Parts: sequence; C-alpha cells; structure tokens
Amino acid sequence: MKTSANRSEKIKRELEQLFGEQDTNIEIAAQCLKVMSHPARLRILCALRDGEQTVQNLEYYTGIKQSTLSQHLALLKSRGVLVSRRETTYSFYSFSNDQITKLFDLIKEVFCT
Amino acid sequence: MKTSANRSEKIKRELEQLFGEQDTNIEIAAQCLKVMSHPARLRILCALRDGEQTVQNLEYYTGIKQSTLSQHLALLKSRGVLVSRRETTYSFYSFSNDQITKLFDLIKEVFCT
DNA sequence: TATTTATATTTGTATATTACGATATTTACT
DNA sequence: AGTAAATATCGTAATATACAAATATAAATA
Repeated sequence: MKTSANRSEKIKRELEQLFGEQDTNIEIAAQCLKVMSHPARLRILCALRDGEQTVQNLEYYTGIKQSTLSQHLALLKSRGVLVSRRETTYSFYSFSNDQITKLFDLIKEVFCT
Repeated sequence: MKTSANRSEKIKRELEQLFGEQDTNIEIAAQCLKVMSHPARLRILCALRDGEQTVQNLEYYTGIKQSTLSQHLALLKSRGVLVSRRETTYSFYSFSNDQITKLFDLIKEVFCT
C-alpha cells in the first residue's frame, strides 16, 4: 500500500458513497454512455443537436437504413437519451434534457476539435 | 421532407464536415466513450480521479479481480483514456490528459448528482 | 374498405465482450 | 541462480450486440 492509509480509506469510502449499495448511479451512467458510444448513434445525436427530426430526415442525414435506424433510436430512447413524439405518421426524436445535450456538446468538443 | 431544404442541406453538410471522409473523429470518439462505458471501468476512473494509483490499490478500491482489472486497464490505456508508468514492480495508472478528466467530471456531474 | 406512407418489431446470423482461472512476465531481493 | 511479489496475457465459455431483410403496425388518404 503505497498511499497513506488515510487517503486509501478516503478513496474507498468515496467510491462506496458515490455509487451506493447497488451501484445504481454507476450502472445508469454506464448504460447511458454505452448507448451513446456508437458511431451510428453519435451521428444521430449530431443530427439532432439543433432540434427534433423525423426518422426519415435522420435516415437522409446519417445514411443509416430504416430498420437499423429505428433500432438505434429505440435504444437511445430506452436509456433516456432521447424522447419522441408522434405527429400523424411521423415520429419526431429529440434530446431528452439539457444535461444530456451538455454532455454531448462536451464530447463533440473533446473529440472534434 | 418537413424541414426546409436549406436547413436540411446545412445539417447534412455539417455531418459530413464534422466527421470527415472516413469518420475518423466519430470513430475515435465512439471507441473512447465505449471503453469508459462500463461499470467496472467507471469505478476505476473514479478511483483515479485524484491521482495515479497502483494496480493493487485499484484492486482494493474497486473489488475487481486482478486479471480482470488488468484487462480493463489495458483497454483504457489502448484507447488513450489512461497512461501508465512503471516503478520497480508497480504499475501506476492515471488519466492521460485534462480533456478526458473534464469529460469524466461532467459524466459524474450528470449521473451522480 | 383498400392502399400508401412512416415507423416499429421480429428474426436469423455473425461478431464482440465479458469474467475468470491458469499461466507468463517483470523486477526486486536473498 | 532461486524465490516471491506485482502485473500482464492467454484460453474459453457465457452472454451481448450488430445488421438487415422480412414482417407488422399505425395513420392518412383515395
């Protein structure tokens, strides 16, 4: 044990607090991040950055096939990254909240500059 | 096509520019994020937030078995998230740069508050 | 009601990831 | 050289994920 016992214990305790008994937070974070960590899905998020889009627009922007796209969208929605609304036969998808948008913006900043 | 043709083309063009011909940026981003998107690896990053640690310390903090931990570390290192240095028989792992650290902090902020 | 359009779901198959024990490597110490 | 400690790598079985074609659903319109 190279670090002091105090610091050691501090880190250990922090880890336990941060994620709680069942590691709920960390599991949610991992799932949400994981769903964003895919080239196709990052493209989708990019295309949605400035507002909601229909599935067919996303198909056009990203070049992803309809069934595949629909599955990606369902995944992003199920993990709380996106929300959708129906208007007649169109589904409009968009970011679910500002925190996610902020996270996406930082990702873009980190990897695309 | 519901959105105006202008906006449509703008988004299409932005997508193409942002990721370039071979989508290099987006591929890198996806790989890097993916490697962070795992409960065990998020724990590791948490334990490393305030500075480098040896593998055995990380084993103690996270409760992950040595061989598994070593593979997670290798993965994080191979994607540029972590760096390591050797000192005698110990390997010390730490964040590779400030941008990654900043990204991790935001992740923590988004999911753990 | 029949047809068309937009989107969602199902299904099959291929590929990737996971954790862990066993084994190997590296370095220090005797 | 021989041993021990810290870390890394390998082999493998279980599980998860990917994609796209085929099919299903939902809503608008003829």
